[in-house]
Amino acid sequence: MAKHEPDLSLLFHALADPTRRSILTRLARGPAPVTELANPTGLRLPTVMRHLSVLEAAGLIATSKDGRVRSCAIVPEALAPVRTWLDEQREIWEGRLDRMDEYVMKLMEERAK
Amino acid sequence: MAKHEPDLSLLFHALADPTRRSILTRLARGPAPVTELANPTGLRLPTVMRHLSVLEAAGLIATSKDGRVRSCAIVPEALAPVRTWLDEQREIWEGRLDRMDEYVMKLMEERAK
DNA sequence: ATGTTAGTTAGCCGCATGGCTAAACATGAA
DNA sequence: TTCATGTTTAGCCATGCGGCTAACTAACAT
Repeated sequence: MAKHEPDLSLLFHALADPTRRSILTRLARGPAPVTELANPTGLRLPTVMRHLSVLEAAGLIATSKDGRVRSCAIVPEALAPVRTWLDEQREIWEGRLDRMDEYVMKLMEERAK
Repeated sequence: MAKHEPDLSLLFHALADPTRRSILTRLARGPAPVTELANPTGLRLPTVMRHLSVLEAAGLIATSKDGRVRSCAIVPEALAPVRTWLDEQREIWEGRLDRMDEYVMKLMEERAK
């Protein structure tokens, strides 16, 4: 399925990992350098680096280097497409419920005749 | 990172694939048998089956067999944890903004002395 | 009973992912 | 300059993923 929203796939994939989610949650409280992010994970730095680049590729975080320390910060708008997708999904589903209501109504009218 | 929410990982991972998302969108309009779901994807049945089991494992769809045809239906509540996580995330972020406001206020008070 | 249709299972293939170590940079401190 | 610190790069390994074919089962239709 060649799809038009690679963003969504990147986003969902980035969010699918507990380590990455915990990094995000940590970052939601404020920017932090790489090593500080690595500490609570118990993982080695290169591993954490890769998680960070996945997050950055998905647009969920932004990083900048000051001296020799790289600071990471969350990009809160990045979650918008996810939210939008969820809303669309719910809308379609509710549309379906509405149509089901109509259908039931029609049935009841039929029966009332 | 041993995490306490395997659901979230399963959910996000299930949603990370365009084929699976399109199947979900299709199902949001009403239940459908496997072959009907497979048709628009251009993929072989076993492949689609695997996608379906990923979706089912994540609790996003439910299936039932009637005769020799298996009908798949969406489970709309399944997206709730995702929505909840997004909301929590946003809350933390906004909390951070609030604290930043406080901080700025404090700074201004200091300066006013 | 025989064929057709709808799923299912088994197993192969290539690539991506998530972990690691070891070695290389780059910068700030002594 | 030399050393310590904070990444960064390269490369290895096992596992998992997404695609396939081929072969098997389970209903329904003739």
